[in-house]
Amino acid sequence: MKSHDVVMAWFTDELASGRLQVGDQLPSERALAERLGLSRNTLREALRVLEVLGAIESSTGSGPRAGTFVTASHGPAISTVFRLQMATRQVTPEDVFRVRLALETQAAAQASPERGDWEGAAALLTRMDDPSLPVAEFLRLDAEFHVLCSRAAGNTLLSVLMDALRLVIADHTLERAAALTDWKAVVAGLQREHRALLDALREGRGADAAAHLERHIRGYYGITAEAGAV
Amino acid sequence: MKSHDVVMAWFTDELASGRLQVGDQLPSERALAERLGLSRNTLREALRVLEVLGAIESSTGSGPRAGTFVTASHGPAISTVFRLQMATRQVTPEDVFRVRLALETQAAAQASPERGDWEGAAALLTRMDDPSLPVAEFLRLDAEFHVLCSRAAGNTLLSVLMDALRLVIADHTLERAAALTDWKAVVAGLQREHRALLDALREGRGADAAAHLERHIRGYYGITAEAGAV
DNA sequence: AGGACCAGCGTGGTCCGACCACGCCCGCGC
DNA sequence: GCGCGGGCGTGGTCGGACCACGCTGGTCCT
Repeated sequence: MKSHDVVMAWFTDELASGRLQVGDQLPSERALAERLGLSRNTLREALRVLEVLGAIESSTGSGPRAGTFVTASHGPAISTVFRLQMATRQVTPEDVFRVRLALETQAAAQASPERGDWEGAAALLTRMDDPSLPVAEFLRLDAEFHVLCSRAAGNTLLSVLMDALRLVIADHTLERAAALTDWKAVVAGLQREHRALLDALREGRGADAAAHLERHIRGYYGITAEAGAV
Repeated sequence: MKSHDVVMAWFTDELASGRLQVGDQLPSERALAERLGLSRNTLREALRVLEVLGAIESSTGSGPRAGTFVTASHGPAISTVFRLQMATRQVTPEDVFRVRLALETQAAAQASPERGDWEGAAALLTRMDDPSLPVAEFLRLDAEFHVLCSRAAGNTLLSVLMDALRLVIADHTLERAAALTDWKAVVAGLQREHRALLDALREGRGADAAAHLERHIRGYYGITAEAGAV
C-alpha cells in the first residue's frame, strides 16, 4: 500500500465513521503525520491531492479560521480532470456538448416544480435582457441559468457535472458566439426559449421542458456551427 | 500564483504546444524541479496530483521503462472524486443511478454499428451465461458489457464517465443483487435483454436500443428495490 | 569468443530538519 | 481600561540525505 493511500484510507474512514464531517478541522499536518506514521512531506502530497479533489481546504495563520478543514466542493476538481482530458486531445468539445445535452434533458425530465429556485432563474433572465450586456457576461449568466434549472432535479451529482462541463467549454462557447453576425437576434430567440423552458419547469411539465431544452441547445449549436465557428 | 499551479500550468502548456504528448517521458524530478525553480518536494506535490488525476504515471528503477510518463487514464480520477462525494454524503446511489441512465441511453441513441466491438460484447455475454459464475463476477462482466456498448457512441467523455460511475456504485450494486431470492431467473431475464440490446445496437437501431436500455436498467433497479435492498 | 554475473548509476519514494509568511491571542505597557 | 506588539502555531517551501528498484555495461569465468 502506497503511503498516499494510507492518508486517503484514513480520510474516507474518518468520513464514513462520522468522526469527520464537512466543516470539521483536520489535525495539524505535523500532528497528523506523526499519528499516521508518515513524514510531513509525504502526508502533504496526499493532502494536496485531497485539496485539488475539493475534499479539504487550507489556510495559513493561526486561530479558528486557520488550518485545514473538510469541504465538499468537488466541482472544480471534476472540471480539472475534464480540462486535462481535453488538453491531451482525448475529449472534444463535441463530446462535452453531447454529454451536457443528455444530462440536462434528463434533469429537466426529473425536475420538481417545488425544488427549483424559479425566482432566481427569472431574475437571471431579466438581467440577460439588458442589451448592453457583453457577450461573455450573457454566456456566463446563461450557463448559470442552465445550472440553476438542472438543480431542480434534486440530483447533486448531476448539478456538479453540469457545472464542471460548463467550466470546461466556457472558452469554446465564447469563441462560437463571437462568430455570430446578428448576436442580438440570437439573444432574443434564446431568451424566448429560456422563458418557455422556465414556464414548463415551474408548472411541472417535465417532458415538455426536456423537449424545449433539446430544441434550445441543438438549435443554438446549429446556429453557431453555421456561423463557421470552430 | 501557488507553486502547485506553476507545475500545472507548465504541464498543460507543454501539452497544448505539442512538446509533450501521451506516452512521452517527463524530465526527472530533480531536473524538472530545477528547471521550474522549485524544490523537489514542492514539485512532487504537484506531480502526485497529476498522477491521481490520471495525467502521468511513474515507475521506479532505471532504463527506458523507468521514470514519469504522460498518460491519459482519467477514469479512476473521476471515480475517486465521485467516491469522495458519496463519502461526504453529497451524492446518493440514486443520483448515480439516474445519471448513468441518462448517459447510457444517450450513448445507445448515438451508437454507430461500425464503431462497436460487438464480437467482444457477444463474447462477454457468452461468459455470463455460465451458471456457476459468482454474482460478483457476473456483475463485473455486466458492467463491462455496458461500458463496451457505450463506447460505440464514439464519445470518450461519455465512456470515461460511464466507467467512473460503474466503479462508484459497484459495491452498492453487489449489495442489491445479494438481496435477490431467485438470482438465476433474474440473470436469464437480464441476458435476454442484453442480447436484444446488442442486436439493436449492431443493426443501427439507436432509438430502439435506447428504449431497450431504459427498460433494462429501470427493470433491474425495480426488481432489486422490491427485494428490500438498501 | 561467448555467456553469466555483479557493481554502478539514475530513477522515483521517503524522511528529516529548518526557515518563512501569516494571523490570532495574550500579556505587557501606557 | 485600552492599544499594541511579540509569541506561537498554522500551512508553504526548501535543501539534503538515504532507500529500493531495475536497467546497463563491464568484468570475469568458461
